[in-house]
Amino acid sequence: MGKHEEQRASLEARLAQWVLVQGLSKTSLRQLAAGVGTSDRMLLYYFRDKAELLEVVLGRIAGAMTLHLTAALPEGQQFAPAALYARVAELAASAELRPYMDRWGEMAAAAARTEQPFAAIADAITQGFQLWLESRLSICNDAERRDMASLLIVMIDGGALLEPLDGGRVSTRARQAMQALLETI
Amino acid sequence: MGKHEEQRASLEARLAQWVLVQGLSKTSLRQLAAGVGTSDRMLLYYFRDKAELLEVVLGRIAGAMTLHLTAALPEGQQFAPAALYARVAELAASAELRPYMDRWGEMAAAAARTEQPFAAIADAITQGFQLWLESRLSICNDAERRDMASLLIVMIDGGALLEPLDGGRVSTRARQAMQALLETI
DNA sequence: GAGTCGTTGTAGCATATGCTACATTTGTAA
DNA sequence: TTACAAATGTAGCATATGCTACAACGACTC
Repeated sequence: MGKHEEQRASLEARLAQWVLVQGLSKTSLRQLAAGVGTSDRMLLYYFRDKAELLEVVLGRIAGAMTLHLTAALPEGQQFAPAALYARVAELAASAELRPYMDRWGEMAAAAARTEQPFAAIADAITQGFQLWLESRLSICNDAERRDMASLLIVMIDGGALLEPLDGGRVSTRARQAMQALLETI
Repeated sequence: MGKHEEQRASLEARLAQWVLVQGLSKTSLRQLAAGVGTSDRMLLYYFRDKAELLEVVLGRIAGAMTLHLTAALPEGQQFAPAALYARVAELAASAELRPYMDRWGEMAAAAARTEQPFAAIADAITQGFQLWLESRLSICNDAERRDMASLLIVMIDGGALLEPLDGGRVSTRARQAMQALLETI
């Protein structure tokens, strides 16, 4: 890796950390530059434009999130829906993963407004999460497994999205009801 | 109602219609003004500032949405969770209510980013929807009814929010799974 | 040492945004 | 008709944003 690539990689890492902590609302080039101690001019030296920068940085964040998830629930183990939901919901609420969920909520939100380049990234992450869940569900029927994985996505992501509303009461109650419901299967 | 109030009411209605169709991404004062055939100057003549304008306009939209919902499912009738979910999910997908759900998704999204004044409005709407659902659920136990209403909110809103992702496949599958799950109660 | 190429700073452009100051028109009451 | 207030237009400010032109600096080769 040449010096240029090294520098850029370092920049990417610092930007990812900054965005993970600060959120997607402070992502003007000048704000990002100040956050990682450089200038907007340099950001556009290392990245073609802002879209490419965000694409790379959000990709990094998504990758790190997948690593965390997979570290907690390695591939190979399979769970009943109630168990998988409990594990993932607990994970999503943990201090370690909370920032990632928050960012994810913001991204899905931005994607809903069809802001570029969020839509494409959110799409990729969603499909990745779908597969991740499917491969950990102990359901034989393919269609049922797909549907259940999607249900879990909506519950987990929806819960994360609605978390800020009503002081978190709605998503807490929903989680309880979902848990109870899944345990009846 | 004086002439001024009339004019303002008309403005509000036109703005609400415009925002309902165009979405929350085109809400600069100049864009709004062009959309309803006036000037940004006049918007600030009838509204203190942009925040007040959005508050009023989004409130109107929320009110209209509640009217639609209540027209379809009048107060007094009560349903089992599966039936209520089916009815509301069908409604939310209907051509009539789709724009409202889209706007609601955008609002929740904006609220997640703690953009003002979206958070407060989204909060109010959420609590209203919670009560609306509770009063239509045929569940005796209060806590269970609350939890189930919140679960439905997360499923319906979460589904609406994730609707744009993966071409709508995720939310469709989730809806099927949820329907099947609720029918086992 | 001169020149070259990769890197960085400075300054700025063009556009958009919320909002305001001031002037002008319009309606209305005397 | 005149006088006054309400309503509307014009122009602009201050700031923010993505991005670019140009110059300066630095290391390295010849």
